[in-house]
Amino acid sequence: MTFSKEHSAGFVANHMARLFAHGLARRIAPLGLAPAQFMVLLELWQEDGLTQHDLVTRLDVEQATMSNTLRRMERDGLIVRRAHDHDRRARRICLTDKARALQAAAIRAAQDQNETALASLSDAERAHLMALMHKVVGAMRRNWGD
Amino acid sequence: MTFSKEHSAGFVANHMARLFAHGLARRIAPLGLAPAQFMVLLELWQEDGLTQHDLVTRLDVEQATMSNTLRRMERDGLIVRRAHDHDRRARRICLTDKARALQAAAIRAAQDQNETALASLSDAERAHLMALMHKVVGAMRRNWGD
DNA sequence: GCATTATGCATAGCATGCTATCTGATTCGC
DNA sequence: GCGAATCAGATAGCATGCTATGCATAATGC
Repeated sequence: MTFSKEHSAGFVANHMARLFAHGLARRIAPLGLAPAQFMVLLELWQEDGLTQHDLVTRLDVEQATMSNTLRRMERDGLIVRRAHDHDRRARRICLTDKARALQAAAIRAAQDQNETALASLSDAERAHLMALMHKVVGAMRRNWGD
Repeated sequence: MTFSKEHSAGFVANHMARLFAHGLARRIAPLGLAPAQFMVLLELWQEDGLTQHDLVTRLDVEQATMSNTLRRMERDGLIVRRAHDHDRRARRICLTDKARALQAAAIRAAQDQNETALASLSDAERAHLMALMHKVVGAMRRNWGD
């Protein structure tokens, strides 16, 4: 029955992610954004007019989660949904001017948060941390049904 | 405007934590437990009769979050609340037999999840990852008001 | 000793994540 | 070409996290 939360990767990962989310939330709240909305905007700033399914695939969240996030973003005037050319089931998610105007400030806020979090790490340590986290993510995504 | 989510520590940390939580949730669901409840049990298995405030401090979540988690745990018969000896505001959170009986299986499930996640990492890499994550957690906790 | 302040906890309201299930549109198999 | 399977999306219901508030009890300060 030896289980120390401090030595549990899952526990520490959860703690770290909560602190990241909290820091980002605080920084982008003045822009009227929440963390999940920022992630959606990151994709749309790169390529506008994606479908909900595209966003689900790129951000690796469940479709229902994305549906709810998009509903809040539409409510807040960050996106509009337009008809899809070839598929009447799907809709293209399009940025509003308001959302486009937030890009620079929001990205600055996120970079700020990352910088604060990683301040005590050398460049080599940062690279190593990223590589290890990607490896762990890869292992868990591969072992989906296990 | 160069911001790649794959190179953002916060994004990858969030993704990793979601995968950890999902894997743990799947493994402990048969025991009737959810991840946050498991974390509370970890503390109570170590020291029964803690107050809500003790748990808030040890698990670093907000008091309101803990209050809600404990309400669900009481509903599910995992804990009971007893009067505190010296402070009539506080209540001691005590394990039920049901909760005590889950310890071995739940800890096994969590170790299983950690093992799956870290399978592709050497012992040295695991140690390094833990050290780096602790460092990042420490930096963000110190920079509370920043 | 009594008013002020601090502490322990509960509740309301919200965002984000999940599973399960439903509808409507498209595609496949025959 | 038509029924079955699949796919895009919405919705319901729940757990976990947060902030902001309110209430009751303790502790402090004068």
